[in-house]
Amino acid sequence: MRTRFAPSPTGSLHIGGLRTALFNWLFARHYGGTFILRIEDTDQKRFDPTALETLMEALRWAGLHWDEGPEVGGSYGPYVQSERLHLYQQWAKWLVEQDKAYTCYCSPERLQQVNREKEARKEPPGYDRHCRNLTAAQRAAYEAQGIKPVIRFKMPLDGQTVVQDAIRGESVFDNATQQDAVLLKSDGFPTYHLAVVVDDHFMQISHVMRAIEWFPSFPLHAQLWQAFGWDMPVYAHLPVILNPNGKGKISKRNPPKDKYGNIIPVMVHDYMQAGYLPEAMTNFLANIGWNFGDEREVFTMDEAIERFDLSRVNRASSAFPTEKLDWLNGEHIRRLTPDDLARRLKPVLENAGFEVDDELLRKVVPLVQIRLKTLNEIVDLAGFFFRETFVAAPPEELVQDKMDAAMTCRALDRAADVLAGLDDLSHEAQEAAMRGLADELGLKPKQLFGALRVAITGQRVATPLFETIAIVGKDVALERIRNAAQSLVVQS
RNA sequence: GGCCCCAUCGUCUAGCGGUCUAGGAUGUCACCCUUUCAAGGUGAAGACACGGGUUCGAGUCCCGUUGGGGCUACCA
Repeated sequence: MRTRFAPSPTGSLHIGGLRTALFNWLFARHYGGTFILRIEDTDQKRFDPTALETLMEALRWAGLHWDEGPEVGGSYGPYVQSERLHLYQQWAKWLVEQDKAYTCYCSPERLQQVNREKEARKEPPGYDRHCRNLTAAQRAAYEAQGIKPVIRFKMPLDGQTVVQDAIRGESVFDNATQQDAVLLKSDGFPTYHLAVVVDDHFMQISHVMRAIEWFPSFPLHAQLWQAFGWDMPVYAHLPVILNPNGKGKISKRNPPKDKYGNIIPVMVHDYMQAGYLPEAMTNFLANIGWNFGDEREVFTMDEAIERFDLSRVNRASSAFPTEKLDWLNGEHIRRLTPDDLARRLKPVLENAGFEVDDELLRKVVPLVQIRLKTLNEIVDLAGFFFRETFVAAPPEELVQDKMDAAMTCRALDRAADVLAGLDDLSHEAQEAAMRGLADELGLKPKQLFGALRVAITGQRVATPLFETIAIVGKDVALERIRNAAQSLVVQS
């Protein structure tokens, strides 16, 4: 089994592209086959020199390592189409010699004109096959004018093309509705149609899994395989991912928005930067259009590899279920070992401008693990641990429900005294002491603990109180509590 | 417009003729737990687009309608 992912390097990798890559990779891994990365850079107008590196970075991040392709090589290379031009030119020429393709000298202007006229007559647009039956003399005349021709395929004029898709079954197309597609452009570069068939053949691809956008050109490709006389691989057209509201396929040109109006990113790099785990991302993508087989939705890629096959791929396209990604990311964060989570959290904190002490981070991780949905959330939740100088909350934040500044001030003072007298900072010891104090002050634990949390962390939502105190240490905690109490005195 | 693809809770999905008074997940809501936020527990609301067939029997097969999507380049 040999599968390939064949993106064109025009920017960062699109989330839908990653899903296509994932399915190809999963399929190859399941059958112990080969996963190939091929770069389709045949559009000179959209060439972006940085795109290839970005694209490979996204694939590597997701763990989709390729067995053949750029950087790793392989015996069917080169794996970059712009380095295979002679092949396409050779086989395009062969088709012309076999009378299965022809040179076309029509200018873009004439093509436009033809379409305008067709539109006026309410006919479907398309090339009028003007050059399909040129005589040798006519061709020579065009050549003499120095016109660089394109090569077009001679699509059968009548009859039908029957195609087989592994997840959709049989489809029939009337050849009369098909076009004489351009195979080789006037700049000598192939179009997708030529390149994909030639490469899939010479790279001995056994299964072509691609997005369903390609389905309309399936009959063309089937005819091309036949014209070359090569054995066709198995084709499987994957459903597309639609916008979260189900309207239109997800794209960066029309950025989708969630129900709150926030833009939902579509590029893999956006998700990398937003603090999503690659294992959550691949798990998430595997659940769109494919089903694990039992009722499990949280699984590892090893588990997915074990079960992956085309029979459980959905035919219908699906909306992008963003809420599930957040949930899955939380699930995978919770499944990480604390050391692993610490390793991944460190760069996030550093990017936020903190200097990270590994020992401190190791202690903080257990406090945040069940609370994070994305890695980035640690900055707001527990960034205070790593700040050089403490940023106190505004005094009014200290005052809890049904309390006033004076009560809060007194409570904090007393709490400082209690804490000062504690040698044991275990959760149990602290809790017993502070509950006793709350009782004595006629406060609910919630009120006292809330005030203390704001005093010590500077925020209302933070890590659990006693564990946090144990980590920052008694001296620091006492100082913050007393300063907080002081701020309330100044205020009143 | 033309050609093609698709159709189960808001969303992702299970279902491959009887076990479906349609299962799971997410999201939403309620309650419990509770020092915040989470996590966890319990529960609730929530779907076979419609119309014809075929069949003893249809969410499951066929046809049509409707709806959605894709394509319609010397882009991929």
